[in-house]
Amino acid sequence: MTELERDSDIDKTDDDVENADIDESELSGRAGKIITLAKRRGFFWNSNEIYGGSAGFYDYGPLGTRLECNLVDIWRDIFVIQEGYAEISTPVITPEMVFSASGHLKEFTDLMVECKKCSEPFRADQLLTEHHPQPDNLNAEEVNGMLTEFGIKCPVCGGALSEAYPFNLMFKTNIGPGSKRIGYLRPETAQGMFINFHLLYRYFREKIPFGVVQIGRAFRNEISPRQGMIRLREFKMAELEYFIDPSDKSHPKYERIKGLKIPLLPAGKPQEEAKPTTVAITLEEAIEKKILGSEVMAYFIGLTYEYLNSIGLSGPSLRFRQHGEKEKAHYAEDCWDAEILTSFGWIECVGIADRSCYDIERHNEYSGHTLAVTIHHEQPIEREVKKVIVDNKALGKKFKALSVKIKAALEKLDGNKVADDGSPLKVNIDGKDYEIDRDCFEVKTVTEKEFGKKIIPHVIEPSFGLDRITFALIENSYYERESSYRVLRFKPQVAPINAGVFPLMAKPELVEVTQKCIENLKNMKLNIFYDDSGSIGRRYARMDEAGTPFCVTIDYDSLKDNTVTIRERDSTDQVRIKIANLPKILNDLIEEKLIFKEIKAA
RNA sequence: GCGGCUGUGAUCUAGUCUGGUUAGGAUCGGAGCUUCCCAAGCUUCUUGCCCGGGUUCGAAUCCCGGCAGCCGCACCA
Repeated sequence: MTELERDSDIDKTDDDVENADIDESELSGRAGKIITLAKRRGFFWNSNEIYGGSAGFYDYGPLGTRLECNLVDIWRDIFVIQEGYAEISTPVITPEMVFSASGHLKEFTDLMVECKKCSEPFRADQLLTEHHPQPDNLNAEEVNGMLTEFGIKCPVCGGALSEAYPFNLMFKTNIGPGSKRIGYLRPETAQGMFINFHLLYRYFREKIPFGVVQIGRAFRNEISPRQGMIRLREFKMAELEYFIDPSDKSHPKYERIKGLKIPLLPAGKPQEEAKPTTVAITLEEAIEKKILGSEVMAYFIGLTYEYLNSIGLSGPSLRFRQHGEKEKAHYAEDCWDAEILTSFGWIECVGIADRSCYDIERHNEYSGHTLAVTIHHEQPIEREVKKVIVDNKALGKKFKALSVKIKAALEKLDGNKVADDGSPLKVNIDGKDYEIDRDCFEVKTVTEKEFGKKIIPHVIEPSFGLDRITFALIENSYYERESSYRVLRFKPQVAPINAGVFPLMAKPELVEVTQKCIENLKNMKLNIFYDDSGSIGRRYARMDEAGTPFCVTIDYDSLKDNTVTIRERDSTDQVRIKIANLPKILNDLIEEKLIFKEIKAA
């Protein structure tokens, strides 16, 4: 299959998706060419190169930065402007407690041991697989206990092993002088949104559902970053946290997207095949067939699909794959990844996870702040309840400082289960039993009015890896017209340069007219590139490599009749138009309100 | 993290085995010429032996260490 034939696959309809036969080995040669082009033209390159480079870090050059900027603009347009989610911005450096609560401190960790003799490092759980069914769930103490119990030695040299120590994928730092206040560079932007839930809930006038987004950098100290931009130690994410009532996983705008036909690859059997085939069905069907569990999941899969389409990622190189039980993150109940086929195989570009109530509940517990939603009843509910009513005075006199804890324990008891015979009650405080006499409390039937219910919201999280999307887009936009004539076929709105504008030759009279054209185009907020060096063909070629959709050329005829030629990148067709109409026509072309073939020649 | 292979201007590459002139070529890029519409041609110019140490009179070349890349295994999501 040639590159060009592969390109034609992209134009196939959704119905073809199931049968699309993509030769993955054919793709592997592309990576090198694309990395070369990216470096030469200023899209991206490995960081710190003059000092030997550093794995897992990439710089964006001028074109890459603009491209990514455009992708983010479109993301914002959908999620912030259209959907109305609120964008916030929280710090990268985050105190340790946040990650204690979120579970990252524990779960984002591998326990390692080192040989004291040959200093070979090992993953501790790997050494215990024969002695425990799930050694990765053990804590350091248990691991050390078992290493001693089974007398495990270094598998390489037989030497004694060190104590187990955690290797955490988070970058650690100190906040302020000294080393007492430990901080971490966030491994996801999500926590910044969770820990502000109470403020955001107020901002949204105490109603759910609502969505909060954050676009920013995240950090993971990957053990071995590979595959260029796919696995980075510092990367950018755009994340949405959509807070919902767990008893209502519908979505108000579900109707709008339910008809979208989307290539899905559910967990389990379908993925175990050598060449897994996706099922292209509508979201509505997917819900009926229980492939998707809820309207919200369906909605965000749909919205993600629309976003990826709008930046130019579609067709058989796009699929949504469900995570299997074992591969889900510690916080996830269900997870679907949007995957894009590149020369590195199918790569996860967006993760859409149902994080259930996990994060908010944990922050409730660890912070002591109430992060919860009150669901108001339409009518207050009245009911008669038997309750233990404490006599504070009597209890306080008897138990002094302990009385606070005892009171709390007593009030927790179910009034119906307290015997009516006037016998004392037993409560257990910090492992000790106390007998509480009846003179300290009584059991009463009271009328309770309940105005609403406090619930912990569930969270649906679409999380976009911007670097991966940027890379996947560059790769999927790449094609060769003839041998070694390279073109990036970006959609006009995402292209880093909207148009190249050239004098046919660098003659003062032509340059003058060209500059006037450029001034008018820049006033339309278009990103214009001027070039007068080399032959005209060379300049077109430069723009094709940069993915610029249109070029405008001013020649000697322009001086006579006020017309210019406008050239389309993919067809290389040209049409002459009046200079006066140029800004409007070019702007409409870029917004795709006008198709190039429909331009009437002047 | 382990093992194998590799590292020459921005890119591709000759030279490395067998140490010895000023590291050669092409592309890209810059300046200029050319009424120049698809990488045309001509003149001219810039940028390089991954880093550090060792062996040697002398290292791109041999040795050691590091860094980076690719492949496989492992790991991670």
